[in-house]
Amino acid sequence: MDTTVAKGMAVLEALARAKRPLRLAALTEQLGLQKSNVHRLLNTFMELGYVQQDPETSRYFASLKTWELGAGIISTNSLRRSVAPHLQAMQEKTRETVMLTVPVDDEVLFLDGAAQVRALRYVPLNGTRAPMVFTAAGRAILSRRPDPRDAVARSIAACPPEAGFVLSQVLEDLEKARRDGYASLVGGFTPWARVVAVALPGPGGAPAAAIAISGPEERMTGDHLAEVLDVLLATADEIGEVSPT
Amino acid sequence: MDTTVAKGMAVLEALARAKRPLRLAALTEQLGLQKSNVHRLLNTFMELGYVQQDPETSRYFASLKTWELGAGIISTNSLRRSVAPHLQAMQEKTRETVMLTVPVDDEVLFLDGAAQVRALRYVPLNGTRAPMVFTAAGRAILSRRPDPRDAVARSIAACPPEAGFVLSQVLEDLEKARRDGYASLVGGFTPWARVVAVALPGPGGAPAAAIAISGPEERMTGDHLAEVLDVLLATADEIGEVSPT
DNA sequence: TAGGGCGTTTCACGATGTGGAACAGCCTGC
DNA sequence: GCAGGCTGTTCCACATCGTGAAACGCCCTA
Repeated sequence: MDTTVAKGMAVLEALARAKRPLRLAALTEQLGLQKSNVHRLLNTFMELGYVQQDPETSRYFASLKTWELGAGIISTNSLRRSVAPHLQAMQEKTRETVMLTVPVDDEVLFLDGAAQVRALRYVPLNGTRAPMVFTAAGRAILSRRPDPRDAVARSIAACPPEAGFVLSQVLEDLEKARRDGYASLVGGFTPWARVVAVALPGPGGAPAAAIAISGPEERMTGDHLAEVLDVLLATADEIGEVSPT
Repeated sequence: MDTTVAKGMAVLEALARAKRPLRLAALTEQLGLQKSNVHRLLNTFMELGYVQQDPETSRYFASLKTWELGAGIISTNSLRRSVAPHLQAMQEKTRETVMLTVPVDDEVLFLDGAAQVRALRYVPLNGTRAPMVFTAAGRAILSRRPDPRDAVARSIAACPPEAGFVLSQVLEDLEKARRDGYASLVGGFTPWARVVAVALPGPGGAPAAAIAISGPEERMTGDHLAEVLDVLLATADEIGEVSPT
């Protein structure tokens, strides 16, 4: 284990997570490292081009080169590439916000999305994570797993307590989702929306991803909701089996 | 300078650039490092979750966690966020492929794009770079710089020789672009297309980015081209001044 | 069965990263 | 206006940690 590399990646992660440039002191405290150590790591990353320093405030921030790293990966990601056209078509048919997610150790990771251009509250979630039971997509995936109890319990613990999730209730919801063939959730990760989601099976049949459609709660009812569900399920059928990675 | 970190980032970069999982031997050769050194770095990255190993072929590849790093940065990138709606609108009006690029040391970096869903030859370029004079966007930017000669010369040297660019000719092209207010290029980075581009001024007035529209050469003529140019220039006007980073 | 290529492991060496401490610049608030 | 506490930055003796040559064991090919 190269500890220097681990420390370096911790620094990069902290900078990437932060919305604004960070002070050296903030970084050292957050990471529990030595001031001079963080300073030297930052200088190394600056030489390599991954980090820049605001000359006025002397605060540090991750540069676009850090973004390039990941962009190369996602552009060759076969799951995203194969699903993207279907996402776009779903968006056009329903005029709602659509998303593609994959499960990553008890969480869902938002891979891609599409939304109405003039959507009021669209925040691109690509690259963010959420506890599985906190999202419809995660629930769709869990509902397809043989024995989700442990994962559900861990996932509930990772949700904010205000969500008020209870194990027995969530397990019931998952049972319903399994029967219905889709999961539906209001007031989770996107509080203002009702989100419906379906899992996409992987090579072995186990759920490897999920597609979801979200809209304002008041709009996602009656005929419109029925139509949205039709499009969602039909698209999942069209996509069929996906390969992860 | 933390050499261990530098070596580590070189490994990550190589994996991210590669379209497919790489063998250990290929990495060591490509990077000119010791076999055991690369191996230990890879193991470190695997423990951190940035790299995974195909259990069958024992080849290594960068995981989605590497993508998450950069995704956090681009989601807060103010340039991209402010221009994205304009890009989308341009795409809908022209039905062609549109792009947003920024200059990064003698190259242009593709930040964002939008294309027709059923576009035949759409390759998402986000995160890739190209020599400035090899793209219309780069030429639009260069044409707004006070004395681009040196940058142009360096940039020509970075282009594939088959392109056949000559300094005097390119400088003339730039002069024309400066007069017209937009750059136009056929047979550059996207060989099948004609691309037209405008620079977006930054805080000081110096060009800080460029927007571009590209389409098949045979379609980008006459009335349609005139319309595309109208949309392009009007959008640049709407966007006005942008702030880099 | 012998050979070569591969990923992996080992280990003694010493280069390299470490972190405490001291420095210098800036602002804040007595 | 001066003292004090923040910064970010630099320095350096120490020993930790990464280094790389070599050896290992595996799988495939000849």
